[in-house]
Amino acid sequence: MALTQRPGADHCGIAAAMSVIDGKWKVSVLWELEQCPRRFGELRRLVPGVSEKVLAAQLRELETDGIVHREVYEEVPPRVEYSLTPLGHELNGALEALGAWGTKHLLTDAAQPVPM
Amino acid sequence: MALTQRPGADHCGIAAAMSVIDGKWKVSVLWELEQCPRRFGELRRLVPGVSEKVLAAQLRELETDGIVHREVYEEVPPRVEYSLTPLGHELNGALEALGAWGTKHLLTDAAQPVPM
DNA sequence: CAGTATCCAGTTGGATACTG
DNA sequence: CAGTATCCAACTGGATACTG
Repeated sequence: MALTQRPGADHCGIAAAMSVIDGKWKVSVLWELEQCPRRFGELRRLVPGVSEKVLAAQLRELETDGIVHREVYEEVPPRVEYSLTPLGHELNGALEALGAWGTKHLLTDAAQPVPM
Repeated sequence: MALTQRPGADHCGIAAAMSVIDGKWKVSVLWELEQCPRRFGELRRLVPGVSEKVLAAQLRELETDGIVHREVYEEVPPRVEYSLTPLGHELNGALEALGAWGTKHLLTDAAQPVPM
């Protein structure tokens, strides 16, 4: 992933955080899981464009980093549910400031309506 | 850059913000410029490992996105100073939450000392 | 000094077929 | 259903030489 190995990382935790959310679809996955737990196939549909290989890979990374929990139900047909860990929810919270900044300055959301 | 073109972007400004800070050295550059304006050569030294080509490219992108200001002084030898715009400072502010999360959970900073 | 121009290499991500 | 295994294409970033 492109954001891995950021040498300037020492001074703060930003680089560390970036490496965790680095991956083309991770923030989308985080966003979907914020609402409720999802199965693999659901995520695949909710995150349009992602391939099975990459979705699986990024889910594993998020799991390894302690952001998502993977619950396997031993049934037929197989069922696996992904959900955010408390750490994952905290991460989403930290991401909110960034999202607010992006929405405010980048998405130029139709200009705030004049309060009358 | 790897974070560009995030289809799940619609729901919030996170993806938009990510695309702005996407690039292996951008957060390091932002960090250095937060302190004070810097010249090209200074940044090259302050951000160890970055090549001239990539530093120039990422500075141009940050400039295009309105994050950094590029001031050219017509002298000999040439001098160019990069500084953060107000928008850039705001971005750094938004990044702080992420940095705090990363520092707290990822850098495992020697464990918070027991308050006695 | 502050870049630009080339060429090259590593890595991420895409498409598809196959498996438990 | 929930992946894994392959092969492949695109892109970012690295090293270096050259220029205004």
